[in-house]
Amino acid sequence: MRARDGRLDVLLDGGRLPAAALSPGDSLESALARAVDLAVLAHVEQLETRVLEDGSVATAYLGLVSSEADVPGDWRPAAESALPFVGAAQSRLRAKLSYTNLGFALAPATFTISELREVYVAALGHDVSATNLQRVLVRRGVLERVDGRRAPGRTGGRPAALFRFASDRLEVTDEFAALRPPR
Amino acid sequence: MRARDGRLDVLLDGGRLPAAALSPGDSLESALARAVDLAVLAHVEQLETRVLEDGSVATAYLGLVSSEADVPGDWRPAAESALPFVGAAQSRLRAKLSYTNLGFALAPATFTISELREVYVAALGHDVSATNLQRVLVRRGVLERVDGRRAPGRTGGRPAALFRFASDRLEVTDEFAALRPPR
DNA sequence: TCAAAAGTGTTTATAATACACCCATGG
DNA sequence: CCATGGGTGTATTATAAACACTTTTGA
Repeated sequence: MRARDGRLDVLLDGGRLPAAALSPGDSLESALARAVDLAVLAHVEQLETRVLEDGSVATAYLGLVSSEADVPGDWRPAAESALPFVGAAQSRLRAKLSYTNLGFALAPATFTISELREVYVAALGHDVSATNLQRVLVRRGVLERVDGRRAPGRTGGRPAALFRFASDRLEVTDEFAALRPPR
Repeated sequence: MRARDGRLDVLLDGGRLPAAALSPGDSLESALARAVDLAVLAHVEQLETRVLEDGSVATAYLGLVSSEADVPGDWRPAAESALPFVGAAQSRLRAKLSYTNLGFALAPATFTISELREVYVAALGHDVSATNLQRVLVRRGVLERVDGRRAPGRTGGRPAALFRFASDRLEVTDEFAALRPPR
């Protein structure tokens, strides 16, 4: 999946989710590598295993692509997809965006807060305040300033500061307030 | 798994996790039902699918048993188990105890706050304040008072109020503070 | 000098933690 | 009447939301 142009997209292959059969002696990861180009995926995690209508067993993975990676293919709006697993992938993604640093997998390497906001809006499907997004993610140490600023467009405006994610591996950033271990 | 006597236990079957082969035309759930007695499980969820060392593919489930259900069998401390999936099960359980009502699956039908605290301590592996546990869970609407009180033991003490979980199906109770949809 | 876009300051709201203190019981 | 365990009141702290205001730019 990717979050771009205000929308969450799924990459299809012939109208279906990319898939590969698991050969004997094979690992799930190697089968996955046959189905998709792992190099473009900024994050991969296992989603769910289900017996499909035809009796076969499928293990689904959620793979995330940066909004700046120009991956060609049949990208379709996730919201309009009735394919199995897509709904589960969307829910998983939305939840993890809230309590982990998972945004790193959807955002460009460096970005302005406005750009990051667009990614979050696309993935979450609801409005997000740039002000509070910045405050929350910086407070949690998820975002770091990088040098330089993005020049404004033709319509003017103050140049925007650039940020990056402090880590590009999944980390839980919201240690749930309740029931936290004592210090 | 169950949380009892201050410990988190796994039910083993011949030193391994209970398992059943998936026959053709079978659903994962029916295979699961062959491996364990679903009736004693207050909650079941899929955990992870992995290719084992012998090349077979295994889909693991997390099943939770109430601390008052007296399920016979080879219960072993989860902390001491090096079996595959047990670590993942523990992490999943701990995380979900914090942001869902999952406690319902480990606790008795009705209980005092002290009893519930013991269940949480066993499952989380760290101390939990009874005062704050009560406040948080009641505030969130996870716990409800039920009539009656538990009489004190021989050593005295004020009779304890009884509670129950408001729901016995998994619900997310902590809509992560950050990035919540606007009202 | 105005509109646009970014960013900061400050207040308010909400939730959880800490801890002192009060309550009800058995011996 | 005191030890024990349960429960409440309340202050403090942490975190996020809201929003007014300031900054920096292009035209």
